[in-house]
Amino acid sequence: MAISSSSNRSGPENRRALLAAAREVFTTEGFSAPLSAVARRAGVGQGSLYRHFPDRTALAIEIFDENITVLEVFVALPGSTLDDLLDRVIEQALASIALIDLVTADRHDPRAVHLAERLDGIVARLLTREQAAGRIAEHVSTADVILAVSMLAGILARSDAPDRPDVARRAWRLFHAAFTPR
Amino acid sequence: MAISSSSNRSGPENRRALLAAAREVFTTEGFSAPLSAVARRAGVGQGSLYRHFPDRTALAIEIFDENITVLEVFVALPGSTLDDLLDRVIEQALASIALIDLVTADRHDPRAVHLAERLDGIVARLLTREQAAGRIAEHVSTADVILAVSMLAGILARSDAPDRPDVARRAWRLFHAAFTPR
Amino acid sequence: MAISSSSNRSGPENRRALLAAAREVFTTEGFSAPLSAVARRAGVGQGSLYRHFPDRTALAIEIFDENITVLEVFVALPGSTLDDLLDRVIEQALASIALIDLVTADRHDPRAVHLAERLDGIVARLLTREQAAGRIAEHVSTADVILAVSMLAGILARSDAPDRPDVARRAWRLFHAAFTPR
Amino acid sequence: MAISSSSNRSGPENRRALLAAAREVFTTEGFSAPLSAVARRAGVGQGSLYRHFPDRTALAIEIFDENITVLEVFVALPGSTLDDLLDRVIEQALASIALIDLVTADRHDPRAVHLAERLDGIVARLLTREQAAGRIAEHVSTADVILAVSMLAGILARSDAPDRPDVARRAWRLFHAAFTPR
DNA sequence: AATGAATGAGGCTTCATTCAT
DNA sequence: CATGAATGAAGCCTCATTCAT
Repeated sequence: MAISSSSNRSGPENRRALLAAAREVFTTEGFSAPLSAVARRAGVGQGSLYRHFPDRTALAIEIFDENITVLEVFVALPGSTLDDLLDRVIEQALASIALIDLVTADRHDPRAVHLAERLDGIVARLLTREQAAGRIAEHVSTADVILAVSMLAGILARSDAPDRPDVARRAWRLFHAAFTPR
Repeated sequence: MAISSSSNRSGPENRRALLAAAREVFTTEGFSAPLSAVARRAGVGQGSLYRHFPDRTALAIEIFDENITVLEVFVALPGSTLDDLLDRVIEQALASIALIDLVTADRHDPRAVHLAERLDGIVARLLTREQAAGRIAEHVSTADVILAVSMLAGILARSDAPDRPDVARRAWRLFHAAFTPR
Repeated sequence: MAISSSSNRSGPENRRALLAAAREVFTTEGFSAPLSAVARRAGVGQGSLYRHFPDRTALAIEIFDENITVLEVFVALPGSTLDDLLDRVIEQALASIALIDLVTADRHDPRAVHLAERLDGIVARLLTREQAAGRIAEHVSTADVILAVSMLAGILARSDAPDRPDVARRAWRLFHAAFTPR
Repeated sequence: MAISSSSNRSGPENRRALLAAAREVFTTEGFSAPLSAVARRAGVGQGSLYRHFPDRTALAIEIFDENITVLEVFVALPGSTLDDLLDRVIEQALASIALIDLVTADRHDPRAVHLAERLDGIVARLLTREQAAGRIAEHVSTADVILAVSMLAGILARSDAPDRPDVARRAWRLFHAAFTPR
């Protein structure tokens, strides 16, 4: 939370500091916040930022990569459900709101495509499991769920912090109603 | 001696030209396009733009105001339904995607609040009518519908143009499933 | 010579001030001097510089254009000779040394090509006249003279100011010996 | 445990690698290429580059020193002529054009002065020999020849690669005409 | 000594905004 | 009132140079 004190961190340390700073800055000021603010917050020179992340997208991708990894770990657990996934998305959206901007802004970057595919995999696995258990209607497709997740993340991204829990709960109920078998 | 070059339109004329130009520019180049582009497209000096619209938000509000008015006119028709509303939102989103950015960016501007209230009114009226007819489940609230509309507009705003019809259809089906009485 | 005092010049005035400043700055500090120095010297904001000259080349072309125009006026006089041309080139090279860098750096810019053609025309006219008078050997071609002019301008550009008159005289004698009929 | 990665060359080895890399980089990308590119190409750390060559000029001087040495070896041969010298200059200029930039840019560095003196010696020796044989006019001075060599190198440096042979030939003929006794 | 990351000054460019005409 | 040029503050990015390991 505190701005890292200035000098003499090592390479990997700086990298981590930059990622953390980017999460915070993007969360606080949006994805189009100046990169210099990220560097400043990380307590690192502008040059170092550019060494580690040659452009804004590189930073974005890396952050989202970490998020996806968390989801993958989670979906590997046998008991995890779509509800859990939505919970995680909500958590992540709260933690680093601007990531959705980021991934949608760079939708065509090849590096982003890879992340999208990983997300697909996660959803597909969960969905199969849920449908087998009869908890999700058969007609629901992976694309439907991805769409729901995207919409949820998007709306959270543009809600005010105090409203988010309420928004999340309400949206969650809505999707639930849409996906549950009749 | 009067040269009839492009200039010398009157006040209200310039105002209209600027609004039309802003719609086009924001649609084409996104909501963060330079205001100079708007003035250029309107064939109007920068100064005039600032006289009519002191900041970017003023322009945004005005545009969205026009959109809301269209919706109000429409909802005044006796036979109009929520489905129709979604259709209109989809249409508008397709026509000028960047407006969603705009309204979400300026969420707190007092001028925007007023627009939000008008939207609330529209939805409330429709919802009452639909629930009376038994087409929408009783437990659905105005806030739920507003949320759906927001999510729909948001997701369309960040989809690629060619994907939008498909995305819209899929989302529409999802909300339908969520709102229909069992 | 003095740095223009700051505010409130009109469009064409600023344009002229920028060109003059560019001549001086390029002469003093070379063609790769910061453009901000040109703006500062002209007493003009950076933005204005960019409005008038969207890139370094635009500035360069304009300056060289003025130079070529001087040569064209001069060659139109009936009595003008190749010697006179060399004199003018020396004068110009002394006055704004870095222009050679500039034109050679942007050799392929279409805007520069046009200038090169005008220079060709000037030399061709002079050469014809001189050969008719028997003052230049028949085997000398336009390309030879252009080459000589280029080499002369180039060497002057990279000589120290105090050495230039001597260098110019020496080079001039050399080309004379090469071009005179035996 | 010693990893035999690319690193760990000895001092003199690094020095040679850096010189070779500098030649290549300056030739390919011009004399103002980033020094980091030189270090990278040499497979050497930035720090090592700075240890061996404290600034860009040091690198330049060293490279040109090697070139001059080649010329000295060559002029020591009894049969070598001014024509041969021009040939060599052309060769060198073709091989590493940017060196001319370099030497003219640092004209005043005391280290460069020394090189200039060596070049003087080379030319003087050749000139004496040629004039004794009656192949060069008596009135031609060392300074004249140096001037010619400089102009030749300069013009080659700023010609496009495909044009260079032609430019060289034409310039060569020009100087020949100027220097040959009548 | 060699390495390669860190630094930070400085150049380039783009707008939002102002203001003389 | 309209115009459009002028302004200057930022943001972006690139190195030359330093320095801990």
